[in-house]
Amino acid sequence: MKSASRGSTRERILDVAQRLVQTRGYNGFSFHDLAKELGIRTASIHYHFPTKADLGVALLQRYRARFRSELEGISAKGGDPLRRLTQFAGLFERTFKTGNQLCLCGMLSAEVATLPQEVAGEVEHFFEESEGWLADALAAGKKAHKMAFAGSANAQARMFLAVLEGAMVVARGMRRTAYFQGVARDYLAKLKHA
Amino acid sequence: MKSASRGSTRERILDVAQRLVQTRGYNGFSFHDLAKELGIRTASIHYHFPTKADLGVALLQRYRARFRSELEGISAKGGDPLRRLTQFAGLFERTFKTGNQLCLCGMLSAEVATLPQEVAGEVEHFFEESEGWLADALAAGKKAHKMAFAGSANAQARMFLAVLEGAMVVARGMRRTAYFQGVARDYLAKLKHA
DNA sequence: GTCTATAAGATGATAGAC
DNA sequence: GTCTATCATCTTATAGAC
Repeated sequence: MKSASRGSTRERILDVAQRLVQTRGYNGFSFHDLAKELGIRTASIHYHFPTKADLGVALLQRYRARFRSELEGISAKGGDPLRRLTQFAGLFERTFKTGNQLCLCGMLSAEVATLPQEVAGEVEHFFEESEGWLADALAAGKKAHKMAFAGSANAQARMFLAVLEGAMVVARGMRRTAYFQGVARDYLAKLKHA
Repeated sequence: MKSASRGSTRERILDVAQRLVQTRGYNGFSFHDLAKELGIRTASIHYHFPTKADLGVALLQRYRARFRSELEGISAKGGDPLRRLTQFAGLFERTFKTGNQLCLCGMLSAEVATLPQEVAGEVEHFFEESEGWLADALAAGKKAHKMAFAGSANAQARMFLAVLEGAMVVARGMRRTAYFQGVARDYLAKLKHA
């Protein structure tokens, strides 16, 4: 039984495509790769997604909707701000632990010069939303004296995002799986005790 | 006059290849792209580099040698540790300011699953050397009470490297050129005043 | 050292049968 | 909705002339 054998064909295509983008990049996989893994023909993939750009856009839209939903879930639980940030980092940690996968948008960001314009726009929105959500949590934490940092909540949100994305990239390049977790935890610890 | 018209053909090939990897990725350019920009034929490129893997290895060896030389230059000037770190960040800033280029190894790190094993090994060494150099500067700065941070110099070096690599990735994805500089400066300021 | 010519395979995509 | 068949183009690479 294949790893992505649940759901509609359309969803299964997106499942495999997402994993391949996160491991090999947008330019690192082909319709043939998808077809082979799914046990179908490339023509069937073109039925669901006429072009690779269509597939890319659909992938990003699903990913962003899911990510937004996860952030809403974290916010809804109403834990303290530091816990919310820890859970945000946990999303990235879970991804990296799954076969050293990068954040989908971190990977696409690197390749942005080669992407269809629509896909690049989705990547941009992902980071804007993430930065906004992080800034809210950081501002709340600072106001409640649960965390301390110099400068604006927005500046700190940008730093946190850079730390998480960068830690994934370097951890992968160094082939040191524990690297990501170490950096993420150090950052959160510093935020608490600063 | 082409942008890379100085030096031997071999060097000019490497110049163009490096820029293309840093902007489009290893899987985002072809021998045809190189040939077109250089005004030669793909067969001529194969004369200098029989395979793309050979080109990749040569590119990384040159890049690492140059980077090591720059780090030695910074160390040789013997400024205080914080200044050394600022200059390290300056190397990355200069790269990003040149057409939003990523760190060569940051880009290749994302694509590591698709790279020839030899190239992946070079990427790994790049990060190991960088981490070591940064840890030395951080340890010296802490000892001299010029900077303050919790935990080991190695942990802090990993964090700094993640910040720089991640800031490049996010800045590119958000198409916000100032993002990188902001994050890098905030990090250095915090190191000083912590 | 660079060229022309060429080739095998990969890639993105379409037409039309079932 | 999936298939076979086919396509033009791109990509990496080689042989041999100049």
